[in-house]
Amino acid sequence: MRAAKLKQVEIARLAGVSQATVSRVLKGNPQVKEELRQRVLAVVQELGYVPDARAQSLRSQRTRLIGLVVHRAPAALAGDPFFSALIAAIIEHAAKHDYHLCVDTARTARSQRAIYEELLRTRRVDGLILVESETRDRRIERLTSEGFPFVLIGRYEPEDATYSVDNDNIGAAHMATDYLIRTGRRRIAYIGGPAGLTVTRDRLQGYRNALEAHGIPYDPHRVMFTDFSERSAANAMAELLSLSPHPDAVLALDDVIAACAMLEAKRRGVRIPDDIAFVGFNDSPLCRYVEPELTSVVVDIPLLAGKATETLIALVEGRAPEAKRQIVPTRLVKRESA
Amino acid sequence: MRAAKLKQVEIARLAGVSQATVSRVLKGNPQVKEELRQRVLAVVQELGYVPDARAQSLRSQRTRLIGLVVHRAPAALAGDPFFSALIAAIIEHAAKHDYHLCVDTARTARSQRAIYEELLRTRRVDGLILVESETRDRRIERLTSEGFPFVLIGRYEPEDATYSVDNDNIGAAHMATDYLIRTGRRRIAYIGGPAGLTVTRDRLQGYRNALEAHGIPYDPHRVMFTDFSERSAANAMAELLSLSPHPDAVLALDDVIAACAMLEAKRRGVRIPDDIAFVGFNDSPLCRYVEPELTSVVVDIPLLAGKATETLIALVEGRAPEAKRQIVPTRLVKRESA
DNA sequence: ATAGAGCACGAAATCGTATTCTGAGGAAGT
DNA sequence: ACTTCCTCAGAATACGATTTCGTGCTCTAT
Repeated sequence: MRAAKLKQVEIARLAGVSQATVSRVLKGNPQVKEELRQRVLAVVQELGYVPDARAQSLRSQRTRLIGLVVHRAPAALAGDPFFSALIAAIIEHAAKHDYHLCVDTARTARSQRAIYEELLRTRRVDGLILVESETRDRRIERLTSEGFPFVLIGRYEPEDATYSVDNDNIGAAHMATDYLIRTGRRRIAYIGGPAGLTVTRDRLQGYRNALEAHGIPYDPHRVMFTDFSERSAANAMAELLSLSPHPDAVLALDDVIAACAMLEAKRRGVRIPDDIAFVGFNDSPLCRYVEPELTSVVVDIPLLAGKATETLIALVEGRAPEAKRQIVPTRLVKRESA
Repeated sequence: MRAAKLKQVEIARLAGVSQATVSRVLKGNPQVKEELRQRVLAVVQELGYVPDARAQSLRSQRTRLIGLVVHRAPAALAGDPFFSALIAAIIEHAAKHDYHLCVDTARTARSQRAIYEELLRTRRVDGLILVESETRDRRIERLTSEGFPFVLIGRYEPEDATYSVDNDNIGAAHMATDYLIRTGRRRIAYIGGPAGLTVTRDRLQGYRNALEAHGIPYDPHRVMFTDFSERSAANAMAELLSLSPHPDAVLALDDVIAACAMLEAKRRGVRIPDDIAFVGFNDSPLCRYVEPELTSVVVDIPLLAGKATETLIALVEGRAPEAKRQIVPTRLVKRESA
């Protein structure tokens, strides 16, 4: 059945040295004479020995595993290009430091706690990357108080002493809204995700700031929230179109929501961008597949993921991260929808 | 700093029992009197003790981690709805058995080997789910010969004694091609992924079978391969359109490729579905965002992922899986593009 | 020649849990 | 009353690597 597992002590016996020496050679400890080193390496090569990660984890108190917890139901995750991009980029960066990625989803509040316990308290992972946190998330205090290494993506509270990597959501939404205003739109709507998410709030704030800067009154009827499902995005759009006059532009929290909203608008015979303009977020490949092509705010996901990963690994390894809060620049890619 | 780590031996001391008893209580070993059990549980509750997964892994020789290795460059993964759906579904199923998911990408052949060594030989994961394997993949023999638990998605070789979960790619492609033929298409093209992938080959086979069944000659000029990049899909489409007469239908390996090809076709002024029909695979949300909406073969990804996960965990835990080869049914969702 | 320093290595402790081994105590059977 | 059996829990060990400690040995300086 399963091949007999090779242990250091066997390598040691075959090389005629002690197990400690084998370990030293493999760890690159310079306190080993060249001759012995060669002898050990020869046996290691010959037998294809690889150290057992489980034993290393216990001994070193490090699993070399970082966790990513996504607060979404699998269904809401399924078609989302943001997460595949994020996951791919994190894996890539983690691999450079010889870390692996453990991904978990947590749909309910209860399972969030469970996953948090499971991953963290059990020391199953060395650190955590959290995305889409809610504005008041008690877990964050707890992570902090336990001194557990973690990095937030897309959430920032001035009072926290946490590390975070951010899009400047407020600024980006401001910029996008400003663009809509300067292209003549006045009745601009906003479709966010769940109301509790920091991203939803921050982009709403940026949207409001832009309106205010142009002296356009803020109308709460033009603000909608979704649960990231297609249906809720379509419903939000339907509701916006039932206003009279209906909005002449929509700023959506992400490209998927924008695409669903556009679909609903087209279904109801509204012309895009003539009657209504759309702007999304993330500049996912999706933007070029929809018709008209979707104008979107580019969020540099690889960069975002890279900074988050580097910061987390620095924390795990006790080095000083680059900065407490890092901002990734954004820019608007103009296409046909706005 | 980091909260002092609680050990079983401390719980034992506080409860006035031995460490072994604490372990027994936590493992649900019935050989413990109710009184002691309660006393131990009280202390565990009180202090919020959670066992250390690293020590458990070493002792039990199980990490409760399953690996998913994706053979794609991060860029090609970034926007792909198939993988986010797959990952989400695997996580969901694994969680039911108290397993977690470790995801890795492997772009080059060299890094594939490296990841394979890293995850498997080090016993970092208990088992592996492999997707998009190449038809002749030497790693598979090696996994088999080492007796390591693994499950293949979308690859099946009659001679292997491996476990696999499959879409019946040949049948599905046959069905989709048949549909195109019966709606009057005769010059049907096929755009696959990399030529070495089993999925690419199997669907090509199904496509050829359908042509043959209808007595339509097979024309290799109408068969294209891509590397999953948008550019290569667009190039493939451009090349197909340069044929004269150009194809009147395209069967694409997945929805993303189909969407890119449609985009290129529209860019060149070809009307869909009048001049050319399109069929994709996966029925991703994307299908409804493109215009015209994309006809696609539904692959039940949650079911696929569920069967793969259950099979793998059964193998890991030494139970007999349901079957060596499991087939997930597919069906065609007709929309506007064909 | 000898003390002191430094090097290279082996022996042994350690990481935290699961399990086997062992023994104390009690119940049951003759 | 004595053996036998069973139950329960503590002691000891194993999992496989890393690291501390200690010890010969070599090398240098006096």
